[in-house]
Amino acid sequence: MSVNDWAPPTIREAGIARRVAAGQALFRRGERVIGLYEVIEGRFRLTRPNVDGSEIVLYVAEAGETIAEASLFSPKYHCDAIAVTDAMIRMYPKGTMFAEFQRSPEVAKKYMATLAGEVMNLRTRLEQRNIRSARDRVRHYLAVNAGPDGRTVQLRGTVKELAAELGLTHEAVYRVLSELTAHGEIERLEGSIRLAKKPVA
Amino acid sequence: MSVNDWAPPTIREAGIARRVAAGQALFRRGERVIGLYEVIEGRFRLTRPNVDGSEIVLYVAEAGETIAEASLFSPKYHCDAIAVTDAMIRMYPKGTMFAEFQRSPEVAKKYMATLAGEVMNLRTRLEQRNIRSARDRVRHYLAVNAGPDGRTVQLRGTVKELAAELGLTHEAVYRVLSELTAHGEIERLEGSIRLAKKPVA
DNA sequence: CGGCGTTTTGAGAGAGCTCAACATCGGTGG
DNA sequence: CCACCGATGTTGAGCTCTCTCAAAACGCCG
Repeated sequence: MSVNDWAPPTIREAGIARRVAAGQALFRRGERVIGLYEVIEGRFRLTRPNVDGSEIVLYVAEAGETIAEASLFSPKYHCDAIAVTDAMIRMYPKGTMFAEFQRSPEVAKKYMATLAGEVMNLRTRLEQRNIRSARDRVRHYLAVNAGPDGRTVQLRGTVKELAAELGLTHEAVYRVLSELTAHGEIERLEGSIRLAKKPVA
Repeated sequence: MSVNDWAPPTIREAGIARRVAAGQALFRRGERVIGLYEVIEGRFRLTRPNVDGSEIVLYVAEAGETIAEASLFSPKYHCDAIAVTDAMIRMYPKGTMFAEFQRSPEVAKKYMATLAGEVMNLRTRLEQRNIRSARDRVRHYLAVNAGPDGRTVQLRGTVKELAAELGLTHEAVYRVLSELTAHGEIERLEGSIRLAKKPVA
């Protein structure tokens, strides 16, 4: 859900970059919402205090993601955003965004489409987590993320990152990949995986 | 993400109810998008064919949910929607919706807010699935879903349904609930659960 | 009363996690 | 140029936890 997908120059240029040191808060619950944040570098955890004072982690945002979309429609933030690592963000002021939405229904529509796409994406990832078997979960991931040819999956990062996205340990993913390769179901290429055309008997 | 949360009477009244028998398709990939669907009754699975001809399940929609939000912004559906059970849906024509968004930026904004809220909700549920321990996953659910008093969680259905939402077997959830009750962490009431005020030593 | 779904507890097995060891690769600095 | 270091990649072995299968109590509704 990158800002570049929908934001016109007007909004992009209004973005204000800022560094946040590990452990520092980007914003805290109850503060007035000033805008939408895009994580450029590093990682943030969005949390709420628990009854017992402990921290409930609502979400962990990685580089490339946006946070506080929902807060845009609320006067105050409803959670804390704490930098897990040294980080850099870009903030897009709420006022500029809404002014732009008002001025151009096209931009508003694009942003809506981005949000709707993210909903779809998240639903699919959640569905994937219902699959318990590591092998089938990897298979589902590969099937869902196959490119236009229907059988080449571009790997977006390391296998460790893939494992994190799948909610599995990296060891489990390595094992499944070896197994599928040995079985002829997939072929591992440089930075991508190719699926066999036919079901393997 | 109920339609009633954001849709004005204009849109709601444009909704067209329709029954779909189990196994029947509500729409298929490649068909022209006619609108947004709300599942009133029953269950649908959204799927795509796999390379080998098998079915990739992208999502299973229950009563109360909407489907094809992202398709609203696309000329054609990109997946199949098949009724898992006998079902009833309401279809809100795309044209009516966009006309309304155009006419009233307020409505558009409300729908955006709904989508953004759904994104937040899904992210939190995904985060929850990263918790492997059944006990901690239930704890996280309770903490996140505590009401305004911070310690009463209204259960929306049966414990079995809760288990499904948590991605655990109902047995596991029952066991965790007994355990937490025995340990004094929670108290089970009629249709709700109350959390202990203090951390249990 | 009888049937059905939920709730509850028990026992066992399997699958993934944990811990561990080692290979590999790229970058860094002496 | 090479030694060193850290991160990724890879494979092995054991253990824990949840799933699976089973059985029974309970409540609700026809």
